[in-house]
Amino acid sequence: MSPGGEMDYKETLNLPRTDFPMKANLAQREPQQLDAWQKTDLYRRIRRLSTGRRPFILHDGPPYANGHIHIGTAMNKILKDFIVRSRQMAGFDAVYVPGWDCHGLPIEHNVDKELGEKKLSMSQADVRRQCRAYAERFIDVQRDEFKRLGVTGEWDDPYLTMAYRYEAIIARECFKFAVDGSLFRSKKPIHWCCSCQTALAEAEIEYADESSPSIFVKFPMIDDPGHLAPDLAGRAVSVAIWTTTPWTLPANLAVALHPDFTYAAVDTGAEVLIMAEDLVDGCMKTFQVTDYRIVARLAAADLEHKRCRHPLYDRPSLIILGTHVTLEAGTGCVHTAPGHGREDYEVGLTYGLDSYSPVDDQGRFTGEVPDLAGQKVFDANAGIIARLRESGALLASEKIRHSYPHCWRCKQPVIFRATPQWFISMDRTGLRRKSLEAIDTVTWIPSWGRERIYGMIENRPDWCVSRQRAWGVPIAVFYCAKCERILTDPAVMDAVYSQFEAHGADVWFEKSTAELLPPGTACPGCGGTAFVKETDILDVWFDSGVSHAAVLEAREDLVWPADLYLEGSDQHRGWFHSSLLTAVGTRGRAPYKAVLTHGFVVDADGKKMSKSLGNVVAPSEVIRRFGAEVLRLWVSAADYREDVRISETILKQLSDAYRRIRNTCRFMLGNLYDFDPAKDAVDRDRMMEIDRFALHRLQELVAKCRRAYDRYEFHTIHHALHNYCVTDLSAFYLDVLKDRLYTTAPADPARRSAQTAMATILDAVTRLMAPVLCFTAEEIWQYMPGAGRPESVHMAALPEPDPAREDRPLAERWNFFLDVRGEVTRALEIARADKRIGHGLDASVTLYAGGETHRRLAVFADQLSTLLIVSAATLMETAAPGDAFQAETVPELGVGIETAPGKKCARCWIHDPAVGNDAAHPDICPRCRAALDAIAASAG
RNA sequence: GGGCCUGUAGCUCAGCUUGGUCAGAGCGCACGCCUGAUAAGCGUGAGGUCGAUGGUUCAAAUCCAUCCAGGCCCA
Repeated sequence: MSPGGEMDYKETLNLPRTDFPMKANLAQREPQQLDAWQKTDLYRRIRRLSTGRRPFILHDGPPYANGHIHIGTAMNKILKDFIVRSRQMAGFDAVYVPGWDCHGLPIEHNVDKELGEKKLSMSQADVRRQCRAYAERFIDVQRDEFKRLGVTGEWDDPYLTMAYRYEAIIARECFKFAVDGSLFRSKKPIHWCCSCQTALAEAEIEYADESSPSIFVKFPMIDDPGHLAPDLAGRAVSVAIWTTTPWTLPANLAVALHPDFTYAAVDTGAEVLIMAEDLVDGCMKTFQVTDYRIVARLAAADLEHKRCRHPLYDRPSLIILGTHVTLEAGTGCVHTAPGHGREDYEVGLTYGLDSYSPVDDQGRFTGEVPDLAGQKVFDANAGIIARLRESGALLASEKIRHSYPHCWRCKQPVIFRATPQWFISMDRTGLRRKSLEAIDTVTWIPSWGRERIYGMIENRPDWCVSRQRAWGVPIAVFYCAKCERILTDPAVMDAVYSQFEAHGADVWFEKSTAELLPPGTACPGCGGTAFVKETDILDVWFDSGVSHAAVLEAREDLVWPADLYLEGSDQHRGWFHSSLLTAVGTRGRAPYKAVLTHGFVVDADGKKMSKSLGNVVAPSEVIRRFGAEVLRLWVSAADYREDVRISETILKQLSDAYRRIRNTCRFMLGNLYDFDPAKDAVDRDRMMEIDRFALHRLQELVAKCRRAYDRYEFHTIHHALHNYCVTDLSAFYLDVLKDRLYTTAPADPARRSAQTAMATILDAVTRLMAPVLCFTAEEIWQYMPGAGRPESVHMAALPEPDPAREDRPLAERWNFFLDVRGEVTRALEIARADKRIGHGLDASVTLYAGGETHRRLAVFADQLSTLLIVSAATLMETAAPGDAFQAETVPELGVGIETAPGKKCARCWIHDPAVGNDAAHPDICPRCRAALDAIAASAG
């Protein structure tokens, strides 16, 4: 023994030992972990392990195979991963098949940009090949990005909407709608570029200023409004309209009024004009009419269904009502040509008006308008205005500059033009009604999701499934050239779709009608033998909408319907919607049992992310700086049913939380270095009370987390777990345990009791965190003591709530003690501020307790100093002296703080008057002397 | 403009269904302690007119209305 031997005594302590690193180094370690899982084929082993278990199917909504993933995509996939992993660990066979949406305009658009002029000389099949290659490229990019997030699933065998088999199923599902009569052709106005002679999607439209005519035109009323206002009887009454597209007047079928506006009949002397009352003065100025008076006020509803005469042709124009009418410009009476305007079309539908559009592909009037036939529509404006002026129908004519849509490629102004489109009817086969019924068989989480989708399905128009594009699955039907009847012969069409399955949908474009149809095919309606092969492609929402058929139904390891769909709340209009319609339309049922929605990722101020605001957070950047684990923790901490904020502050906070959880586990690992559960574990009834209390608290944590996992409420788990680590473990249990763990003999039953509790806690906490902190849980798992555990935490089960660990009376006692402990720490803090003590072990505490408080504290009397981590503590029933601290939260309690008597034991640092009594060990206390003896005995 | 949703301490969340211990937790921050969890650990403390304004009520973060801010989807 060397003199002044504190160092020597330190050697006799059981201080924590572990190679588990304090610093996580996530950005480096995570990829290594992923490699290791890949090498050991963990995913497949989990699958094999789960054979025969009840399936739980979360069906993946396919992201679009374009560009890198963004933070919202990352959140969505991470949430799905939490669910898949937690359901798996809860005892299900949770197969997860990720997918990609591969067809559609954005990809075609980008390929167009890459190809430039070259595209013009390429066949549609060539363009489609380019698109396919483009999609494949980004599938690989995104797959790597998703895997890096720690998301598990069938990454080697995902579903792709452009897989041949999938394309065949799309065509087959579409055909089902043709067979049952839901699919029909009708005209609808779309953006049309006359110079490119192609339909344009919204994304292909650029807005630019353009100079247009601005004219006011009279529509003389045919039906005499005299009965509405006596002053009007027998007068020449006209409705005044305003338009900036005179060339659409030939297609005029109606004049729309707003149902809520008041309309004025204005006497200008020679005639009476009808317009919105609020706009009268402005219009009169434009018409250069100075002498006028309002002779009557009319409700829009009174004018509805009255007829005007078309200003150019001898046909009526119906007065209708529509809420799209505004008072911002014009007369409050809107010239309506259902074939040339989106709103005109919508309102026209409700009045049964035709989508009349006498304009051809090149933007020239057709023979339906003999006087203008062959003229380009923009060139026709001047002539039309001249004729209106001649006939006296023109009230005013000027020029205006306004924002007008142009073609993204040729920069020419575009027009709205009705062309034949394919629709799926919402009502012919009761699709709307059946879908609404199906909505109520689904669990919507949060519950308002039901209202949202219900309202949408209730009010939506027929589904326009036609797209005049190249990259997609064709609406693979033939219709009779003579009578337009769709060929619904199942045998004939099945043969076609089988070719899709073998060669992809490309065959539709590569082969002629004659090659695709067997010879002698005749129309069952009119006997015609000429058929038109439809070349429009399907809306991509149809592609992803039938994933329930192409994935859930087609794959052996999946089931129909899915247990759950999980996407952002925008998908009530998107995938949830299209999936519901296609499933109800063909199978009469919703394809999902439950639908869970999450909000959107917004910045620190709750604003949406946009490049122009510069507030975009890239997942790759978060991973690089904090690690995927922190990103996952971020997802777990937020209540994702609302919008989720992300910011530097938030990530920093989660980094701190991560470290706290990690270090708490590290401490427990460090104190289990010599513990083998098989040999050293202590039976629960022989464990110390505080250890049983810790297990009781663990039981509460497990119960709470299991409930939260079942409800997909991950933020509850995050808070509970973090709080448990911080408050229950670090601040109390583990702090109190240090003395026992370090100073007693290694095999002392008291120490083994603590280690048993810690091993139990660590095991449970690691399993609980595994679905969220998939990397860290695995890392801890590899350091945990004992054998017989599954090789990977992800092959293990979540901890089961264990009622045997529950001990309410014990918990009640200890919770009361914790209140007392809080009072003592306050008192100690005062003594510390007074410089009377530094470390708690410098202090001796006296608790002055009366009545009930004394009775409840008495059971702790012999362990007070240990639990308070002070050198001495005494419980007194006498009244507290005047200088004692008066407790606030516990009745009848005073706390006296004195400097601890005796010298500080060199080994355990507790002050004890007995230090010095032992001649052989003059620097240590009797308790430590006994420990040394025990160590010597077991060594000898 | 319409439909659905959100707004509690600097941050993440409880509490709101069933009005009255409802103003809470953890983090962060400030200050202090420890140096045998140490690029760790412990303690104490300060912080919110519950988005705003009206209303219902004996009583409202909690119910109602309006407004403001924000999000998604439409127009």
